[in-house]
Amino acid sequence: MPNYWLMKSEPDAFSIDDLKEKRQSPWDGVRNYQARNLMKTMEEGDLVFFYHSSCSPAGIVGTAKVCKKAYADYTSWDKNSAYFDSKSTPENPRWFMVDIEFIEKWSEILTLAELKNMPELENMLLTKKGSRLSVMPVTKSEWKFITLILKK
DNA sequence: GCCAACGTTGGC
DNA sequence: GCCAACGTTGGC
Repeated sequence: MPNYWLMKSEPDAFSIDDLKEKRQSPWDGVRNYQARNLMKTMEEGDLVFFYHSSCSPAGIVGTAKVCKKAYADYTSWDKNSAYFDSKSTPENPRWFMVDIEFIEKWSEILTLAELKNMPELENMLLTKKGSRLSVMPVTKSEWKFITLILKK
């Protein structure tokens, strides 16, 4: 049984269209311990809502799946990377990433405002005030509810 | 661009 | 280990 997740990306940096074109991509640049720890628990085949953040409107734009389990984020010791962290080395990596694979881009964005208006999702982490995690777990019932909306 | 909410850092 | 100061996220 897969687990379910939501991962945020700023579309200017990496969008669902970028993933669609590449088919697969490392999810690099996560520099938050909680998000990192969650990624370390991901398994191949886990399903992911792809979320566009810091844009208008923000919301879920499609789905992807985890195609490679967590491994060291090599951008963390690349001095030319925006994600460089002097405390991370190949011998002792501080940051990790998974690879994800494109599944589907929805015909319409499911906006954060819409999600917040659904009583069924009032307990979803994403819709909670002050929720800033860029990688978060989604429950099976939340996943089913959201994917069912799209089929209507 | 503002700012609330949260995370991280570092002095003590 | 506390907590003030600072930095970041991300919606609006």
